[in-house]
Amino acid sequence: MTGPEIVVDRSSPVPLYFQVAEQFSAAIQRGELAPGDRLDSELQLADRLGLSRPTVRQAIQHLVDKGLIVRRRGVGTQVVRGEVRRSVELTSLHDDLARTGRQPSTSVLELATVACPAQVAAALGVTAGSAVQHLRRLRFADGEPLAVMENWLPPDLVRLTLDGLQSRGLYAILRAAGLRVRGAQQRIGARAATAAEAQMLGERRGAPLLTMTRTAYDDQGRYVEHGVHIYRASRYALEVTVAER
Amino acid sequence: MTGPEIVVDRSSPVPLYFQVAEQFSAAIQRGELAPGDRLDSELQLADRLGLSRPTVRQAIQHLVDKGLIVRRRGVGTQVVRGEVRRSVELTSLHDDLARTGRQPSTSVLELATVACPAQVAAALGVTAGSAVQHLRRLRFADGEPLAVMENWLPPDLVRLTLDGLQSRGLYAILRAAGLRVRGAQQRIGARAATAAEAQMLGERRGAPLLTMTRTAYDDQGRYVEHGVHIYRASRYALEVTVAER
DNA sequence: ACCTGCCAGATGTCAGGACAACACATTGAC
DNA sequence: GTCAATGTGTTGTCCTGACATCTGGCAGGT
Repeated sequence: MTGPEIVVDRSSPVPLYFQVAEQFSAAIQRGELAPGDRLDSELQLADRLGLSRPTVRQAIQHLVDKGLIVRRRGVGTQVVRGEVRRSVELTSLHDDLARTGRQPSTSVLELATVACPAQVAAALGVTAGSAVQHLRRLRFADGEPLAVMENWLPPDLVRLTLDGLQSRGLYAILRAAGLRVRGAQQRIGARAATAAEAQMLGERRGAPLLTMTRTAYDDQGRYVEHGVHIYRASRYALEVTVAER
Repeated sequence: MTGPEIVVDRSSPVPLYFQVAEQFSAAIQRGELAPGDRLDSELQLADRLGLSRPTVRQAIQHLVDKGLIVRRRGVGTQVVRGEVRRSVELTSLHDDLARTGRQPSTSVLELATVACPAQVAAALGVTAGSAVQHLRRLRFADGEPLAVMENWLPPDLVRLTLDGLQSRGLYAILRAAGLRVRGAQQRIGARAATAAEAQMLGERRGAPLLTMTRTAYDDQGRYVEHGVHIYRASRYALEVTVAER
């Protein structure tokens, strides 16, 4: 029970705990650490890696939060049984598709500054009727229509361009503008397609659609984006992993 | 900027960091700490509460994970703007409804030990055809049908009774049996109702349904439950909050 | 054979200190 | 007036050390 070979580079700017977490994560994905396997104890790991116990603990906590491993007091730490699936976390649809090998593309239907609707104003924390950027996109995967997305953003946060939206996706633009999205509240539901939606998405009227409304905040606690997304239920599902502390 | 009054009880078995986190959380929910407000610095808090900085940090981290507050290096800690919504986390539908003031009830359609279907076997990590407990329930909220849930559990983990399922809910039974559910992988989608489903749920055939398949694991990393849930989209939606570390 | 108490080993909690990295405001030079 | 350098305060990371609490196995007595 010595576990995978893990080396830390103290000259790297990457935090030590993160280096350790990444290498354990990789070992689990590679199957080197099989489901049910026990990890070395925190003290053993600290000794072997030349790190302190708090640092090792921080690394392990990171993996627990990701749902990869489980801790039991008095017993030890084990790899979660069953295959590992990665959740969407805070990635955009663009990144999500690219990761699963599908070709994303986007058609921007609308991009303008408008008066903020009351419902959006409440979510974004601005006064109704104030100016906000409004955005409506039809998203494709491998050339097939997949989703209609409508987004509202406060003005002056970032300058959206048609070009950038088509090639990079909204979240990449936000990141490039120095905005760090830290979290979001999401509401996921379903409803039947209207005639207009059905035509855009290539479904029949009344076809089931997966809906998600999301309000995302950045590292200043500001709400930076409110989105209403509609996915073809026949082509898309959301994956979420939940882990308690 | 002294913040809410927070007192810690060192004689309590509740961890200090948890006491602090709970009281901050309560102050935010009460509105005593308004969105955008800054918290005292970690050092000030540690000094005021008579705690060490790591303990205060742990408390704050807990709130960041819950999506209540946001930290910025070099600047400080702020309450997230916008109203706070709590996510479902790992609660059962039973608890979820009770919390929002709706009366849950359950009709158990099936409760038996069966040979494990191949698809479920893969999720639970058992061999196909082996004995598993199978469970099918129709759930109501305030007397109206809301969802059909089908669950599979490994045998010998817990003894399910009709009585317990109707009065307490599955997750309460698991907890009472000493099983500590720590995390789950969920897949959320939508599809149209079949004729049989529509009749059970009081919807029309083809009506949109919200679907969720969930595989939950306990603190030993064992998969303890696999569920396929079907909700009336007209009456139910899932809420999820995501927060990055 | 069974039960009880003890013990080793593991994670959980907490303290106190140190330095690094970063953001922002202020000050100073040009 | 503008811009760069500096200083202050904050969170991020990492260390050492200690004790608490829980689990599971073992030894011993019944």
